[in-house]
Amino acid sequence: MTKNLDLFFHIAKLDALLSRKIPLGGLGFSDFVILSHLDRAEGKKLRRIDLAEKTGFTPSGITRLLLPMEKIGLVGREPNPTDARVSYVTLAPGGATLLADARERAEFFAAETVGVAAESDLDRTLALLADAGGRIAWNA
Amino acid sequence: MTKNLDLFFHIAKLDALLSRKIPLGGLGFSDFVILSHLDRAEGKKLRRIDLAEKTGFTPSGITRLLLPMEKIGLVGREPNPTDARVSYVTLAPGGATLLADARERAEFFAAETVGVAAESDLDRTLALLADAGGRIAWNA
DNA sequence: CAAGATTGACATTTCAATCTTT
DNA sequence: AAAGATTGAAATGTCAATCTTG
Repeated sequence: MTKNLDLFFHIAKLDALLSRKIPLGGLGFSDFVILSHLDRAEGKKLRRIDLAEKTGFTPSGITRLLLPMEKIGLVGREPNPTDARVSYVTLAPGGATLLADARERAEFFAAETVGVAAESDLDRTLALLADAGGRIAWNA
Repeated sequence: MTKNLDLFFHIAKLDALLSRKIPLGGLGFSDFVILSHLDRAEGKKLRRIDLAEKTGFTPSGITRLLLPMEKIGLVGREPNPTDARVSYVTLAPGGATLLADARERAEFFAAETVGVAAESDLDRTLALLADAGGRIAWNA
């Protein structure tokens, strides 16, 4: 079934294009993904390990991406009182502001590129991709 | 429409997972993509600029990716007699051999991860992604 | 020992500038 | 000038090892 591989190729191409072309007002695409996940999380915070699982990045990559974001006040750091191993990442006010602006631009861009598709097709696509992502072991 | 952005997030996550987890027998995912496109091309060769357009990489990235592949004999280089600006990338015998092996592994992996989806859903997904990719300006 | 997080070293890819040919 | 390709410099993210805490 060569269609399965075609799916992979399309994903690779779209990710490359998105990472370079999506207009976010000075925010990187990876940063945008991270802030978006934080914004959706309960309490606007997540463990670093959960952020890695949700985004597909490695824990190491999360640490590296967060470092400059923390430095410029987009995210904060909060310890866990009951388990000193974990440190939460919080959505800082500066991050929320930039995110709001970036999301507006991103929504506009998304409407131009995928907004023309039928909603039922989009639903099926989202379900298929979510399912595929769930079948790829994240760790190990 | 937040679903449009969800699509982007799923794409980013899947690309990250694929790049790290797809088993290709020692071949990198990007190399696999490149060899696959060459294999499908007429005459098993493509201009570098077309390879960039098909994969979503920048022309610069293509040059850099091809350099070690050329060195170990996966791809070859062929000038264009009528236009000295272009140089074709050819699928070399070594590349064809590695590709055949990698494709077998990739197909197996793909069957496990997306092979469970209904074919009609896969078709719609492919159409939607191809369409979206086509709406993102490649150059500029 | 396992889980979460980080670090050093390195691989990958982009950006902006440049070169050559049309 | 525009098109195709390449290069120096830098950003981005991985891998394997390590540290700390449970």
